[in-house]
Amino acid sequence: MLKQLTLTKRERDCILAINEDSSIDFPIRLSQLSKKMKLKPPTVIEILKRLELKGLLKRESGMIKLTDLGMTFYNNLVNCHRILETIFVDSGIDLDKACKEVSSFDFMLDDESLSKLSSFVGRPKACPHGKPITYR
Amino acid sequence: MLKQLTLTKRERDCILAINEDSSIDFPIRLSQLSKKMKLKPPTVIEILKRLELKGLLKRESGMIKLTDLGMTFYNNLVNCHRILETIFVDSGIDLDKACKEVSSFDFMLDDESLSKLSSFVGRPKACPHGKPITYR
DNA sequence: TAAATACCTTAGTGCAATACTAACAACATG
DNA sequence: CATGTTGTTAGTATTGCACTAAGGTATTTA
Repeated sequence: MLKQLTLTKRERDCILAINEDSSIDFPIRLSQLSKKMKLKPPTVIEILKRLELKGLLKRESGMIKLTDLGMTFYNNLVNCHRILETIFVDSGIDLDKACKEVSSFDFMLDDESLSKLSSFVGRPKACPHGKPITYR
Repeated sequence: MLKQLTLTKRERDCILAINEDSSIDFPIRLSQLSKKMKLKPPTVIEILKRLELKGLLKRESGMIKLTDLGMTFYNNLVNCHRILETIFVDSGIDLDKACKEVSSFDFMLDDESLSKLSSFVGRPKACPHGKPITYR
């Protein structure tokens, strides 16, 4: 029920960029986001519009925030990235390379696969970078 | 030296379709290929042209054949698919689902990752479907 | 307050990949 | 030679991505 909704690579990058650095409590602005993504603002706006259409984010007076659905996607995405990274690094692949390769498809797996792959590598509490992996 | 060259999903599907059913010794024709891919011939021609540009296949009087480079790609692709499938099925994911999910990114991994992931799952001789996995 | 600055948005362009229909060419075989 | 299969071009459309240029809004500051 959650899925059907697929993301492109850019949309994935965008969702990550929006929620990254959530040390700051304020919603990210377009200018920062476009700097982070190394894209011009109009390009980012296009991506934001698509994500908005998909119900994953809201914009209001220049502020950008993921919706609840967007947050669910974000969390899945992050966990998926970290689990795949774990598998790759466990296999002996260089961390940076693992990270880069995994980034090209971590957004393609559904929840069920994610959960089974997690168990396969022992439901680790953190990825090779040391970032936390969460379970429900 | 081998890579830099990236494929799209469709190009991947096409390379697989060309070499699948290699029971027959004759090069595949456009009409069969487009039936197999469930696309109209002009669509397939576009894909073939791109693959030709990338040096992965040759066409001559309607016959389609992978070049040596194309064959190398094909073999890597097939092995990659089967290894990833193995990982997914070992994790408890349903075979059909594993196959489908893996198809969306099996063409994105480079040789080194493939070889390390193979070792990780014990260099199996066949995928869950029973099809052979080869090593150099 | 008027000007400057920063920021967001639209409009317009362009390209690559994907996919189609329609029309035409080439060829084989009855 | 007429018919049919097959391959190819040409033309159109859509989606995603990315940009520049221009215009609008808002805030700050001289």
